[in-house]
Amino acid sequence: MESLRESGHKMKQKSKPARPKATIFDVAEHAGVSIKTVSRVVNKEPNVRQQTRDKVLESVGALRYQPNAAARELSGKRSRIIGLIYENAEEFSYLNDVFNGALGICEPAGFSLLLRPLTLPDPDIADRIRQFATNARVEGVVLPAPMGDLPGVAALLREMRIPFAAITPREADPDEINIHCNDEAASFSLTELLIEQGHRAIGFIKGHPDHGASAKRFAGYRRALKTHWIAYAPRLVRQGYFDFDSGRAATGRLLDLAEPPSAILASNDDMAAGAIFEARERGLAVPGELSIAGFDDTRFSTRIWPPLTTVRQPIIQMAQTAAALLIDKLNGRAPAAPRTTFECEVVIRDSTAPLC
Amino acid sequence: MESLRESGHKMKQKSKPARPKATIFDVAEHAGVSIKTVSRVVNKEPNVRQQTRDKVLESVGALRYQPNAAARELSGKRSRIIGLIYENAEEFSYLNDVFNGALGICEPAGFSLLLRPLTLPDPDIADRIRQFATNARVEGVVLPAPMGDLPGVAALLREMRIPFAAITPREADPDEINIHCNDEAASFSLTELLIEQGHRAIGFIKGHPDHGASAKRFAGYRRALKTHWIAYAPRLVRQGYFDFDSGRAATGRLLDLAEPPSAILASNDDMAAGAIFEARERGLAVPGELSIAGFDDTRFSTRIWPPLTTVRQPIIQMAQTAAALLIDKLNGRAPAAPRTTFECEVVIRDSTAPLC
DNA sequence: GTTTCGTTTGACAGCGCTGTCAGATTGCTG
DNA sequence: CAGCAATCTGACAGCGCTGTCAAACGAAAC
Repeated sequence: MESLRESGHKMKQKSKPARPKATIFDVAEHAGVSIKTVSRVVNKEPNVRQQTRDKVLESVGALRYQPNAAARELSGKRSRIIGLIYENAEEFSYLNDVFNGALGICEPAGFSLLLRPLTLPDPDIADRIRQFATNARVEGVVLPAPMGDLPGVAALLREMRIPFAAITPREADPDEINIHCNDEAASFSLTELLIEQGHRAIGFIKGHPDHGASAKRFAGYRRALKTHWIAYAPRLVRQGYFDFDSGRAATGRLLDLAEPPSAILASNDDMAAGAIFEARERGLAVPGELSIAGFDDTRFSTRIWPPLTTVRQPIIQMAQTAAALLIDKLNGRAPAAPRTTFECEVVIRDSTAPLC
Repeated sequence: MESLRESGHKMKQKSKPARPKATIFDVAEHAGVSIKTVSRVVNKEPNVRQQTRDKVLESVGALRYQPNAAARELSGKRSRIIGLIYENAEEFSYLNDVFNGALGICEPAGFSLLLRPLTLPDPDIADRIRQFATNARVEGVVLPAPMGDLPGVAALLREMRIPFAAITPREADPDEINIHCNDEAASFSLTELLIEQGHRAIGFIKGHPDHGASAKRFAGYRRALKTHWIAYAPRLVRQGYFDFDSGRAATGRLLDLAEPPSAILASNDDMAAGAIFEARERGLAVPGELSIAGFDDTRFSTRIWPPLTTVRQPIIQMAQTAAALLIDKLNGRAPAAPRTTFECEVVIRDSTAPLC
């Protein structure tokens, strides 16, 4: 019990005024126990008498002890680092929420979050991810859309035996952590709203084909038409790529039609903004002559004029859940529900109006 | 030379198929040198014969050796982690660029970037930063605006002896890394543009008083007026806070004036968007009846209608420089120019027009 | 009072790397 | 060719923590 620290831990009384950080030895000495017991208490391991636990905790507090992460990792093989691999797209408000949600869970849980932006498409994506995972020694990875949609990414992570949580509508193995929201239902509701407003010719701008959400949103649109006995017209559907310009271009083609739609549903807000822009360029009043709706409720949607009718996803919550489930898994606790669905909410603003 | 690895490093031939990662011992054995020599080569230390160096490098390649970061940190006291403390504001495109710029430099240099969002104002900011720095064991910190403007933050970091690079117009100690752009000059140019377009009554919406950029931008506005012999009218200046709503409100008050301005210069794009929104609500044509200019050239500024005349800062480059100079400092190389100024660029779009 | 078994605690050996310092080698000078 | 400094290389001791395993302890069972 006495010869702790015989190796001269705190010998170095350098000029630096900052007192040397307390180590596990200091705490052990202070509490009158062995370092192993301190380790047990700090790591919330069982089989420590309550009285001992309290004593140690007191010392921890008194010395402001904080475990050294590097030593922990070296010794215990756990880095407590989670990677966040995302597409480095222009639209960022989605990612902002993802960052905040994930960070908010990681920090209190003692995990660090490491960012890894990727520019898609990327032929070397596998190498890059492999390198990231190795270099950054991440224990697990969060995969916000559309990263989780990419077939290779999930497979690679699985092969590397790195647990991951994917935020994506893609169907996944039942034991994989998957967070998504009911894009299809939300799209259905939004389309239904337009139908109830009297619109019959409703244009639809599809999202990027590589994003799982695109198909779901399109499916919701079609189901709504069907439910309301409106014939599906392929000419009213255009391919977009989730960006402003493609939304604008698709809108242009829709408006050039002999019988243009009286409403356009864009698969995301960026494209909806492009639609509004195009309408304005053509002198069309929104929503007077053309109703426009988007998807995502980016910060954006209340900044433009008119404020956008759109669909809000609980991104922050979704990211929180993804991080939480992933951490559970890393900590060896079986996730309660590896596959979690969230509800979207239609937000009605001024860019849509009854057909008159 | 023989008894390397006597401690049985690779004894564990567990069921896991992944081959055990090569350690410095493996490389040493393979190259027929001591681990210390491998360490020297890997860390690019001097005093290794070229021939030896080549031999080691070859083994490193053959075994795909990657140093264990935790061991390095534990032993060498270097974490190779840089913190990025930022205000968790709604406007994110600025941060997107900061992240990308910093990340792009950190990664090739072997550094990780750890995020720490903070919601301002925050009475416990000092504790939070202290905890972040300790827990995350960051070696250095990047401080994008407005973090670098906060008087307490820089002082705290200095006290903790954590090197930092501040992206802020605030005047700093000459040996502190400071990255900024000439806000004042850009504001001057932008104001001058409006004056040249015939505007005389030019409204100005100030930025958040805690942001260093606010004062600079205002100063540029005043200097331009002075240069062109236009009297400064305090009634044309309103306080904003860099957010959409404050921009909108300030614009409302400006337009309520008996003699409203024919142009409004907002200290950032968000407020300019608010100004455009307000103008539209009042049925004022932009730029026909009111010219509006912003600042920052967010992604936003080409999405709204009309596209915004604004000022573009080379954020990515600024963040890159901040990270690069910080890493230089951490690596013991004296930064070339700790205080670096970048040029802004006025981007003329459609929200401003000659007064007719 | 003793045995038994589960609970609590501690000693100690690494984890993979770098810093220190001493020893080996090389290149010059006289 | 000795003598000496400059250059290279290696042995070894940690860095602070966790995993392993054995010892100590305590309560229940005999």
